[in-house]
Amino acid sequence: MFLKFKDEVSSILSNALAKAGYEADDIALSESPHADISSSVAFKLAPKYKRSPKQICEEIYKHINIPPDTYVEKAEMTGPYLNFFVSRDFFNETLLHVLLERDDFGNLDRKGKVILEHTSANPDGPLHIGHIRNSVIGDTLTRILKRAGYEVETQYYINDMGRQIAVVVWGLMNFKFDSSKKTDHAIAEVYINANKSLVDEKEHSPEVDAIMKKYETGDADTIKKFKDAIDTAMLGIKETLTRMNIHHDTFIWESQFVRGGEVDRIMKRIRELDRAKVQDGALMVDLKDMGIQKSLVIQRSDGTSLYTTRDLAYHEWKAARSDRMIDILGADHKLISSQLKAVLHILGIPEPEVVIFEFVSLPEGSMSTRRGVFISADELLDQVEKAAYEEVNKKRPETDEEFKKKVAAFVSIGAVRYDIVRVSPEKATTFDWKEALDFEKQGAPFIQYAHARACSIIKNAQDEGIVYENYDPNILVEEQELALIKKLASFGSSIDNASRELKPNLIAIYARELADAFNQFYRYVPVLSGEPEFRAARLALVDCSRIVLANALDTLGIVAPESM
RNA sequence: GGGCUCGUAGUAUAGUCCGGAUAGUACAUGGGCCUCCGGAGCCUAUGACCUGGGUUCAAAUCCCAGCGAGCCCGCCA
Repeated sequence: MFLKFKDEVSSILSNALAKAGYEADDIALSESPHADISSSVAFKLAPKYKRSPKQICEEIYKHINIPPDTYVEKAEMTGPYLNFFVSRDFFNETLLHVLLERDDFGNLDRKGKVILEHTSANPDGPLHIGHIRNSVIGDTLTRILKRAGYEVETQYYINDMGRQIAVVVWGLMNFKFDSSKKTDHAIAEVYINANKSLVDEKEHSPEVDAIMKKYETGDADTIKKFKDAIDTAMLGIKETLTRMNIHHDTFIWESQFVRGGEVDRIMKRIRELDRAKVQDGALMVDLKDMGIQKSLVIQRSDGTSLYTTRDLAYHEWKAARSDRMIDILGADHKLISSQLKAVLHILGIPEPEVVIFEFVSLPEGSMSTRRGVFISADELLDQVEKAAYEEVNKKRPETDEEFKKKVAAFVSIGAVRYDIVRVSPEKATTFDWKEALDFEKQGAPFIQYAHARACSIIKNAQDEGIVYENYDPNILVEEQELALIKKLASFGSSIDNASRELKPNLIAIYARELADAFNQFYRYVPVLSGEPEFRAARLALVDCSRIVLANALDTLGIVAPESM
């Protein structure tokens, strides 16, 4: 709705500019506290036409002609600014559209197939609190892109050819596997022990090398060992992801590109490039002209491939199966991903869009699965769930055990997801238990609560036999009502921005602002307890709020509860 | 040493790409608000753009130089 309003303003303003004899490549529209949308074009034109912004603004203003049947009510001139305001139709039709489109309200109609890769943590232990920043950003972006209209396939790239997996396999042959533990945690224990042992007793290192070699050459017994180890770890990882409401459509094993010949083919293509050089028997590409000083090694002197080479093959494969590729990667992949993009570019293969997120560290420093220094996602979720349970127990002591557990589960998942997604990916964060367990913050529970409150009002209305089928939207004129409707109307615009800029935190902000607007409306405007003539329209507004709150929460992968 | 990213109230952050009208929000701190649809709520006060230059009619935003933090710079992944 807001997008349509913006388009209308845009064409009205462009026409006025043309009639006034001005040419502007940017009409400088922006949201503003002074209007529903405002323009500062006059400033932009001032130097070019050597007149004061105020003077220019007046001339444009004189030529503004607002056609009937638009969402634009009026334009005003305030100093050198042009302010535009929405019309009554805008409010009325927003409600109409929400009630008509329901779950689909806010969806856009972009087209195309997107392959989005996220999480892709090495299967050598459980996901930790750094990994799930990747998962939550990736999953939320997936939901945003789906609402924007794209067909999205999510992929988890399993690095099964790395040394760390060979260490796990070696560890499983030499250390006890604790089957009483969750499988990924048991794998981590073996991995940590194996690493310790490999540091202390260097003579075992060749055994790991031998295992790796056997896997690469396709030894059937070794392949089985790798598969078992990885499946064991992935079982636990998937369990954690499912708990967090995160799903991957496909799991791609790195080794498939070696065995399938794609890696050899891409190495051959690179070898034929002018910029390729062989140094000490290793194949390298020079990327200096692309702003990257370091040459990239494509093939080892012993003829085997490297991680990056296999990743190149993977991306070539993805490019053939999608219109758009998006990778969610940690900050440690900045250089490698720009090298990857550069090589793909040289080869004429479409490049992925890379979303980089900065590290989550512990107060004592960075995390490491290998050293056993990390807080697992499971531990975080368990602790938060426990705190959430205590909270429900305090606030709803009269409810039964099953209810409390259910609420604790969705509140904790919501709190963790929201806490991660609300911060821009480019900010590095330090994990803090006290903060993670604090429910006083205006986070997911706040939004879920607003939704539950809306549901409660609707339920009360049903019990009292109040319906809104023939509501008159024109009587919604209170400041809080109008502010709330405007917020509802802008959901699509938030999806548009978030999907365009790949910024999931915009939806987190939107959801919070919507809950805010709803709470203020609730506080000031009586729905069922007010004058009967207002009931129907206000009830309709509550239902619309409920729908859009649910849509926003769904986009964040958070449960929208009827009661909590 | 080189490269990339970040620096906004006591704390956590939005805004920065694309410069514009009183820098938005939460927690914490101080005041208020339930005979009333769910108080996990609402209202209100205090408080911030790392430093120094530059560009501009206008800088949190762009440029340069510092300072501080994180990440990367391996024939690892």
